[in-house]
Amino acid sequence: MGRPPCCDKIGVKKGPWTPEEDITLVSYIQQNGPGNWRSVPTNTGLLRCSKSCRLRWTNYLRPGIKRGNFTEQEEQMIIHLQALLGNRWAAIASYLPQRTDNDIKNYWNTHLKKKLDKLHEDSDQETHHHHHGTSKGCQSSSSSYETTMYKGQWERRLQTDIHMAKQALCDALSLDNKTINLPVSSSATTSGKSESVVPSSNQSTATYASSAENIARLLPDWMKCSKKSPQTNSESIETKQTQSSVINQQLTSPPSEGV
DNA sequence: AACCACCTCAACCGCTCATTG
DNA sequence: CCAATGAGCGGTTGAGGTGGT
Repeated sequence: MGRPPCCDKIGVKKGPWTPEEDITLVSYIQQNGPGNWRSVPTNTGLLRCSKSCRLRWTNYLRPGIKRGNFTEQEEQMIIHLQALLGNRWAAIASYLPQRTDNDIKNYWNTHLKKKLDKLHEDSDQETHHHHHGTSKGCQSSSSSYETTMYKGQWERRLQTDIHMAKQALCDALSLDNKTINLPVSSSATTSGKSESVVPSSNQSTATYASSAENIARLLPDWMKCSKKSPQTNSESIETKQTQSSVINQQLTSPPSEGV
């Protein structure tokens, strides 16, 4: 509604974040919790717009983020969920708590899309003379999905798909226990309009450790020491123990996106 | 070693949705 | 109920990295 972009302000910095800015942002969020992004630049003195701060936090500094090296299971999950939900990356990301919507989106655009295109080309050639009645696992057919199926059928199908996605994720978790580092904060969704990521007092130390770890990971030369903090280790152990139940909850009662 | 083409991903932009007064 | 504002989402961009010639 005709609101000027917040980033049009003079003196607002753009481009890559510096380590100092990261630290400032993380320590502010440790004290105040995420949210009320509008006030973050003012209160921290960061020359960034609120959007930029939020994005930096959710996509990069937020605790529990796993970067790169998508597993086969994660890949399958993404493909499956994309077919199911379309390009609703935030919704998809809510099923992969360690991944950000941006990360998933990037991975889809750079890897999976090409991969699937190639697969479809191959299968098209093979099944060229067959009719394409069943929309089996076809990512581009989600719209025909909806238009050609009765609602009840579609919902039943969705339930089945969610169940399969759940299975796939559970498999992935059991295979990747060693590397997985789930967010400690209650909200697994990076986005989702119902975001309420205020850490409890018990969580805040773990949250801090994870954030520091994130920064340290980015800046190996800069913060090598804090990376080895024992807090981080115990946090990841705890996290591993609870991750399955967290995922189960999320999949059993999918986020508001539920179709 | 230098150049070029391609790839990746962090960050930005513009839009919509939600909330508030 | 409506307008203003804040927050979140998805598409897109471009700087930096990497591999090939």
